[in-house]
Amino acid sequence: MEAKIIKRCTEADELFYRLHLVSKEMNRAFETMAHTSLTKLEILFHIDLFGEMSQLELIRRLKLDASAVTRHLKRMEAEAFIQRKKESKDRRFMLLSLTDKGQRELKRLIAIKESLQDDILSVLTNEQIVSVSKFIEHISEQINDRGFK
Amino acid sequence: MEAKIIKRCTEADELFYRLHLVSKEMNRAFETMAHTSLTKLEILFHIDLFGEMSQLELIRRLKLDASAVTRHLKRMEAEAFIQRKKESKDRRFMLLSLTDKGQRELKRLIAIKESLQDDILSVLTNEQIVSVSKFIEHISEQINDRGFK
DNA sequence: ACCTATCAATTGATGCATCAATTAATATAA
DNA sequence: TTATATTAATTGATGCATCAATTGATAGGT
Repeated sequence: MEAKIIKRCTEADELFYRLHLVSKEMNRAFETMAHTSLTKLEILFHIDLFGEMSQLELIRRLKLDASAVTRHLKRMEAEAFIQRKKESKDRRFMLLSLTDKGQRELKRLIAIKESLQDDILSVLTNEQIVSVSKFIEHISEQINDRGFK
Repeated sequence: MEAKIIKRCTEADELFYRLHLVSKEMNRAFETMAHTSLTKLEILFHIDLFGEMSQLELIRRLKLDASAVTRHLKRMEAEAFIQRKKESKDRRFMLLSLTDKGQRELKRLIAIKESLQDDILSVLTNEQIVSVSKFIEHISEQINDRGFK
């Protein structure tokens, strides 16, 4: 019992920093291959998946800061991957949609992500992946339920 | 079998982005509590643990960019948490050591990290933590073995 | 109708990371 | 020994995220 606790502390001790590292490495790997960030893929993906949506909705889905989203979108609009127009019923909202170029870019990025995913996850069993997935969700909930003010 | 593959893809699909999110959340949680970054804790921790060391060694241990380390250290030196002096045998190397203030800061930060860790991980079994730990290591290896140039 | 609340989006300031180029010190080869 | 390589650290430019403050549009109370 005591041993278990000690072992566990050992395992856990660097867990957070390693999580942080692996997240960086993963992003960097994707960026090296795709010449764009994982976040942009997520943005394209969500706009495509859920159709015309406001920035606010995107922010909530991606759990990303509003200003970060604004900046990404402005750039992606300038690069003609997306279109933005004000909603006529409530002109505070910006409605987002993919252009054809955006669709093609999304396909390209998904292919890259999938190949990376296959390389990395192919060795693992479904059970392992599910368990890690649950772990991540758990941490996420714990942190958010703590309600840091 | 087919179902398993489909399930697995579903689980894996957002795994990378969720990993990225959870890493951000974790860092933010720590920063909110400690008013300093997890990286600074790691720096203090490694200098303390391995005694007087060069920046290069620190960079390798932390897997952090050299310039990021330089900037952290300069700031931490200015705040009197660490001391830096050139190695006399080879004046290219900067030798690092903790000051008393740095020691105290390290203790403070470790306490915060441990409380955060306890809150988040206490629900999990040792086996779960070990398995996640292995998963992270595996991803890390896979990515680094790919050798992106 | 008008003042005020609120809300979505934006802008500005800042922190932390990266890469590329530079500086300073040492090692190596002619 | 002197010119050249390499090496550790630094500086500069940039990307992506955050928070705080602001702008522009709408809703609600009087």
